[in-house]
Amino acid sequence: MSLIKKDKFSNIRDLSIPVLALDVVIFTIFKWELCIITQKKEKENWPKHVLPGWIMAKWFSIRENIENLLKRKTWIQWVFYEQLKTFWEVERDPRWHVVSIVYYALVWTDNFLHNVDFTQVDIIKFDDLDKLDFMYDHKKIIEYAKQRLKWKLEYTNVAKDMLGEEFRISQLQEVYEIILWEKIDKRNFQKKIFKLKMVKETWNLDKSTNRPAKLYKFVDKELKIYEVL
Amino acid sequence: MSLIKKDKFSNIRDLSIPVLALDVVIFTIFKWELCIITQKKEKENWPKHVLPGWIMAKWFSIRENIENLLKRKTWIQWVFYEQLKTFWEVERDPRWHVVSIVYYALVWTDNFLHNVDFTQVDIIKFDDLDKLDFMYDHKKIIEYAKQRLKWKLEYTNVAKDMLGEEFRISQLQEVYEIILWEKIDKRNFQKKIFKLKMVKETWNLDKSTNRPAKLYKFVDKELKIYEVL
DNA sequence: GCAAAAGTGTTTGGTCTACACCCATGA
DNA sequence: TCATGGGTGTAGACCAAACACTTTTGC
Repeated sequence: MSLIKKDKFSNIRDLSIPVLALDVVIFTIFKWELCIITQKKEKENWPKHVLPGWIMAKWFSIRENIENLLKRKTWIQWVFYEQLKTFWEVERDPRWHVVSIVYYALVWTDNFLHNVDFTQVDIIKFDDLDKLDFMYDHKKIIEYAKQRLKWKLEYTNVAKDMLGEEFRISQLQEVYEIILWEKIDKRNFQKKIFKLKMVKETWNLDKSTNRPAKLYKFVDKELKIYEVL
Repeated sequence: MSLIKKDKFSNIRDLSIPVLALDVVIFTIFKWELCIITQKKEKENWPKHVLPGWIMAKWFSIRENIENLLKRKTWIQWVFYEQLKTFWEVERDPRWHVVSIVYYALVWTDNFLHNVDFTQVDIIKFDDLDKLDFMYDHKKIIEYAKQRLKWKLEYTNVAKDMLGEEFRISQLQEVYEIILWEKIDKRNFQKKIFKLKMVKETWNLDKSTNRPAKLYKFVDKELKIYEVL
């Protein structure tokens, strides 16, 4: 969207069809909070946020478009991503009719923290959304994505993409508590997760806490349906 | 997609961006079967089916685009519709890179049967899908839409759009049985629906069956979440 | 020995399932 | 009077929610 200045797209607004863009809502859990990765912008000396996005390149696959976008705008690799929705209201951008295909992505924070260039990219807390200024309808899009993320947690193993390979059950529970924004009973949570056979033991122990904890990993690497809640 | 012959789009394939199309999967229940409305095509003297669709017009809202599309291609009005997914694999159309924003729609058969021009439009049974020839990836899209429809039935009141204003509980149950493709226990179904307060009595009776049946209507006109199954 | 997080069972109430008979009407 | 679909209740199995104390380790 903001990349429209590139030469090859300079005549784009004169076309008889709308402009097609790709935007991504990237979620991660950072310091016990649900966060979103945005691009920094300035407009009239005032900080603005935008979702990472660009004008879609023709003849490139989704995978290439998204992975290039993420790599070049945020230095992030190894993410889970899934289509969220296409936003195409006429009035979303006052200048042109921009149709945005929006994806949401999940990253395990440790996978990108050391790569990110924080002069270009911001990590913002989801709870600060209302305090920040977003361009276009991006705030609405983020709220929509959060809703989808909640649903996905409730009936799939999508949490796998917000954790490392091995994790304590209590860490898995934290992911649920942070995103669903509610306290969950420890015993009932474990019973549920084990009964679903969503995770399996690794026989390794995490000794970083006081009493060492068993480490688990997900049975499936791929997204799979589980009736969690 | 097939409308590309129109003059105003004649140069569209030379653009640096993909072509943007709108397609709709229209479901209806016709003669106790789940059906889909397609456009008739012929290719090399062989009947082909296509989803109703066209190249998206710039500066028109979703509502205008969809409602005009439906009206002009299928003579259908008064439908429920919701965005399904955007399909944008490079190889979906061998000629151009076409990005299709696909919606699914539900119609109560009585609302359109007398309007339709069957020389242009076909009503096909979902169960015949594998026997028929579709252009592009439209068969895959229909299967995806069917899956979404099932989920929606299971956790919303979306069935309202496949029935008239007032209906017998057994008719509602039929909608569920046809789409979910399973037999449901009459007593358990009624208990569930009533407990959810999804429908309310109208105090009218349907005397067209042997023993007159109570008629109900939906409490909400709008789509609302209900944990039906 | 104390602080911190791990680990573990039981009871209770609610929900889901399976199942069969009588009723009101039109033909 | 019979065929058709309408209307209704219960028992048993299973699942979800609420709830608190003991264990292991590092400091």
